[in-house]
Amino acid sequence: MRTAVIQSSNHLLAALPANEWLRWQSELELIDLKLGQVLYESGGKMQHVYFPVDAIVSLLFVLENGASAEIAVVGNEGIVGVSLFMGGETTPSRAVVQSAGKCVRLNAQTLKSEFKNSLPVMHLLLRYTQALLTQMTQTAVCNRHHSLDQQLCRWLLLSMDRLTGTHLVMTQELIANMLGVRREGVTEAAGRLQKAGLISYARGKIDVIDRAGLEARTCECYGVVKKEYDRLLPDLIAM
Amino acid sequence: MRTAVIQSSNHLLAALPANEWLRWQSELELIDLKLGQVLYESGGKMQHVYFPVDAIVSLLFVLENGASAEIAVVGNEGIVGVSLFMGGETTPSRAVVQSAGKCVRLNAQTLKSEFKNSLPVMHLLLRYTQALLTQMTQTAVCNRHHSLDQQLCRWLLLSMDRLTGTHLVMTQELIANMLGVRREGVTEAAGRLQKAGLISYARGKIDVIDRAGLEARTCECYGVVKKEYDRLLPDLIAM
DNA sequence: CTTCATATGTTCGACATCGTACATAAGTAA
DNA sequence: TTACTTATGTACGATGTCGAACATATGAAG
Repeated sequence: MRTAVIQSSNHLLAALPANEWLRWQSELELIDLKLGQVLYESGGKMQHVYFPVDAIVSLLFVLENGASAEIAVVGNEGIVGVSLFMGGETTPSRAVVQSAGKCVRLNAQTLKSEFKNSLPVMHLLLRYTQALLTQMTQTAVCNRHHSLDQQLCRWLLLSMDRLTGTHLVMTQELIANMLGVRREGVTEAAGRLQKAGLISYARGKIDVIDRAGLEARTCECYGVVKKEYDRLLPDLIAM
Repeated sequence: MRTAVIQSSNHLLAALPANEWLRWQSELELIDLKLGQVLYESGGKMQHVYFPVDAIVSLLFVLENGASAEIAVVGNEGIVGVSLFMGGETTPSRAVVQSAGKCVRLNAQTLKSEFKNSLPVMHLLLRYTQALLTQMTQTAVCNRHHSLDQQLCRWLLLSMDRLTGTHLVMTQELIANMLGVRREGVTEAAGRLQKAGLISYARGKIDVIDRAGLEARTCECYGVVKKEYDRLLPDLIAM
């Protein structure tokens, strides 16, 4: 039933001490995540936590009127479900698969008890949460002060960092939902980036052509977040 | 040198078990915070953590060009300096006193060792951090989707919840810095609220006249944040 | 009372994004 | 092929905030 899980497939798992890894190993399940799949509904109970392997998960905040905004992305550098060990039981945000792929799943109860009983696990998870927190706050400021063009660049770069290759499957409609803007706005911004030779895209397939160009065009927010991840999780992210 | 600190002066301190309180008591210092005082600079080392008594502290994110935005407020329901036990050592945001008042200070090293060695302390602080996290993410979405009028209402209500009385000392210029907008924008929004009979203000002194009116006018964000604080810290907030 | 710094009020055009409507193009299924 | 769905492109006025300039009012210091 269960597929063997390779420790190095996720940076947090890779950072586990040998003892912990041995205990966890039999509990981990490798599963497939489909594009658009919802891992957590806002306010819902959390049965599992997820360690993305080559999938990317978006943490979305949804308003009453249906409008939404992404507050963070999680790839193979992290874990989806931090609220669980923070003490919430439920999460205030929706977790949606932004890029299909593999993911390792762990039972919520197991993680909670491991968090409580293993100091290395606790420190690792808290340090990751701190980095996640930086991403969230930077997003808040970015929403306030930066242009859609810049935010699109930031979003593309954050996604690229969590993928292998330069290819991304994502319609402009979905990107608009993530960024909390209109689809037309994304069309225009993406058109400008394409005209500038930074990306090429067609019907839900985006290719980053000039990564350095994107970095030059984006706001400082991307760099700040990346730097904080590197600082807090230095041995985990090797890029 | 040291003034005796009353446990009930801060909700987190009040929630400490007797043992912990006894250990902490001699380490706590009651200090005065002045309006505008900076507790942490962005990226700076944290020497202490702070438990506001009747002061309010703003967590601000400052951009390279000097523009800023508030990502959360902390009053006597919380603690300033969560990054410390999350494992960061430094904090990515600036902490500024938004409303002058008393505050209890605790040595950073002491807090870290208490966090590590006392399960109740750890759970309490993590649960608070989870609530703080909700405030931050809701702010991010609010920045994206809601009008300045609504955000000003939200900001006033969050501040009122952390004060006794209906009076607030705060110029429009400072509010503008918090919300990350122009001073003129706040003048206009505040003018509308005053015309509607919800508040009255004059030269840095604001009085809330119709609290229910503010609640009706604000966006859902205020309610969501308040509800999450009540849910996560039910015995701590008695209002 | 006078002077001065601070706080607030008002107006202007500029700009980005919004909401809406509709057009075009690319893939899919019959 | 044809029909249909999905993805993207474009245009329009409306709206909210920005940036800047300037006017007024209040409180404090001399």
